[in-house]
Amino acid sequence: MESTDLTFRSQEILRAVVNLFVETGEPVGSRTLSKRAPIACSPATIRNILSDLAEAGLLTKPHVSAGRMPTDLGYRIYVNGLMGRHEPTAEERLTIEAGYSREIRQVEQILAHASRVLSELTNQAGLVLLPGGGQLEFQHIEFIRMAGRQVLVVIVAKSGLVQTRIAAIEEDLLQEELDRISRYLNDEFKDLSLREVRQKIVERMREDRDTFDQLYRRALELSRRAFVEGAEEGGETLVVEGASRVLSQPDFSGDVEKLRSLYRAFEEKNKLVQLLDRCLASAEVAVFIGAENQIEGMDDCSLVARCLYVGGKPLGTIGVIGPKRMHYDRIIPLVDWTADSLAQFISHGEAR
Amino acid sequence: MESTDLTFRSQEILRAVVNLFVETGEPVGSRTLSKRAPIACSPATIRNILSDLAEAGLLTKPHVSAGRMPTDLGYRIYVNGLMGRHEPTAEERLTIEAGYSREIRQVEQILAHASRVLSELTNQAGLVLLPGGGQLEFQHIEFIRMAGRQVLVVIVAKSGLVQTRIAAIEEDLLQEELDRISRYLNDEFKDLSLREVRQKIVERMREDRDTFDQLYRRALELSRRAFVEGAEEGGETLVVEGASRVLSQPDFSGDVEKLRSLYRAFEEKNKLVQLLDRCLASAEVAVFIGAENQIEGMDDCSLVARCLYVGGKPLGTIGVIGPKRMHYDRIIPLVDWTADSLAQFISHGEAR
DNA sequence: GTTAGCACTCCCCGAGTGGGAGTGCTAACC
DNA sequence: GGTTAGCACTCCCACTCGGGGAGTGCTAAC
Repeated sequence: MESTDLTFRSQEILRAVVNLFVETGEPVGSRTLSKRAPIACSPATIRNILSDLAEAGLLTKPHVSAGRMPTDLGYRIYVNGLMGRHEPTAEERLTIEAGYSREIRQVEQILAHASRVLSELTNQAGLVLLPGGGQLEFQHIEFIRMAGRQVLVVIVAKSGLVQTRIAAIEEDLLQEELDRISRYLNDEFKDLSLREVRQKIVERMREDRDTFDQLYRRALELSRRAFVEGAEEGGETLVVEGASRVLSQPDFSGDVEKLRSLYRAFEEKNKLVQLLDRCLASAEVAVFIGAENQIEGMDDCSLVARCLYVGGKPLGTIGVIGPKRMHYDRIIPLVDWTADSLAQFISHGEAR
Repeated sequence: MESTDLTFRSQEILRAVVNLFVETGEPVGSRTLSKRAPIACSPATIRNILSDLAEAGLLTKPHVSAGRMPTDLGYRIYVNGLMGRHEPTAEERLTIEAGYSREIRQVEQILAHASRVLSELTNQAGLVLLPGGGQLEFQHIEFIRMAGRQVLVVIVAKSGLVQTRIAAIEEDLLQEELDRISRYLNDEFKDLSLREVRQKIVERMREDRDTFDQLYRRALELSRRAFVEGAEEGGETLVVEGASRVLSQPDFSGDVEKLRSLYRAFEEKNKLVQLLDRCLASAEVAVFIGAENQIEGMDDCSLVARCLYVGGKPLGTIGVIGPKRMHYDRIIPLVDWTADSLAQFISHGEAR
């Protein structure tokens, strides 16, 4: 279904319905439409068109004698081609940028702050996804010897993300040995992604099972502990900011079950992570409307998200989630602009 | 007000009221009481006693012709002396312990998992507070040189907590120099708490403002960047698990505002952190009932928490938060037992 | 193709009502 | 004197009923 299938007037009316419905939250009728929208025909004509749009699956009504409201498809057509883009106001831009001027911080904090601001400006929940697992590019590894045959592993990714974990080792190694190992690995894993690092380790372990080189063997074993173990569980970080704002949205009042599913999704994360991962493919804003997000119980919510590319590499995803009835025309440009501005800020090296 | 001010029968009845109310959520009347509780007197007598308890401020009723429900004070008396302790069942213990048998992880993950299990078993939200800031004991610091005059600082606390931050430096230092500095600092800060470390740095900087020792000056400057800057913002980590479970509690249905405040408290954290910090003083379960928690809008919620002491040092706090109407007799022993068992597990060195 | 008119549908809201649960008081009882 | 039965009274709640209103869909005229 494309919006081009519709006559100009149908488009006008669909746009007006969505706009009005998003604003008021009430099903809109032909009468309201003829009064509050710039449409040059009578309620009766509008009714005919509304009826057509409903037949095409773009509008529904909650009951026979009620006004119309958009379906998921209706929103989709609206978002794809009918809505105007309301670019963020100067004030909004300032609010977003205000977060940058703080002292230098780590990527995750910059993004988290951005999502907090997004949540504030949109009155929805803000999301940040930091890719973990394989997506990251290796930059540096360091081992720190601790008591009790434990080694603190610090892995730094090119994006500036830092992962730490504690690994147990069988034989007690001196810090010097650890340093030699990390020097070796830093050299070895240069410019690889963590996924490639992992593959490389597994390969090497298979190939050189019987090597007698102590250092090499220890390095392999230690890097296995550091990279492979526990890595399959993702490592992506999903941060949700301002979830409480969604609570007060009138759309959910009286429907605790809807809310519950939303919050459960926030907690379980994996579903949302999957969804957000899909945004990694492109640097465009992705919009999932209602049931499009494929998360059960969340068919009343929409997600607007965009991946942040810095230096050609995806750094993370920021976005906003809230009731389907949201101001797409304002929120989409806002997320868009925020991502752009963040990417620019980060790539200018003020922070990393 | 002590429970000893009450006659034996009053105590019996108060206990019965709380038990029944916690179970059903409905105000309990004299009739129900005489039927469903082991009390050897008629509804009329019970009514008299209920009236006394109400006068003493332990019970209220939502309206004139309704049954009684406990006030905060009523719950307090109940918790302090009247309730029986229902120790966790074998099954519950197994569920809790099941989390330990996984591969070794960092403290925060062990605690987070415990709180997830607590949330599951109690159907409330689980909380973990990891002390940050000054409370931690210094164990190790390490600097890792990164591109663009930035240094990754890794601070390891005795408890096993790892903090990383990125500091910018004016002059580019070689990794060797950084290593020398960290060796020096590791020696210098041995056995201090982070708060003491911070104080020490500030003092030294004042005293030795004009030193000419390069290494020393750089070490001071770098450690200021590492410890002092940005440290005032707490650094405590609060993790809330299973917040969505509270949503479906019937106590809040229809009262979105209450829910909103609760969730806002989860997000803002500082209020909750303050509250949980109070638990650090002792190794006993702390219970904050209703308005006792002093958080506005959360006077319908109770918090049960206990600090985890390992080796005489507080390692963190775990707890449970939910509607005031909760099974204190089951939840308090559960939190208690979980904390004990966790502390034991951690101190046995299986993880740190 | 557009519009006015009109019958019809269905929600929503407020008023009215009866039942039920529970209290508090009084008076009798042990 | 504490305990109990009886009873009037209060108040909530769930249900029903009916009118008003918003909106539709159809038809017929423009």
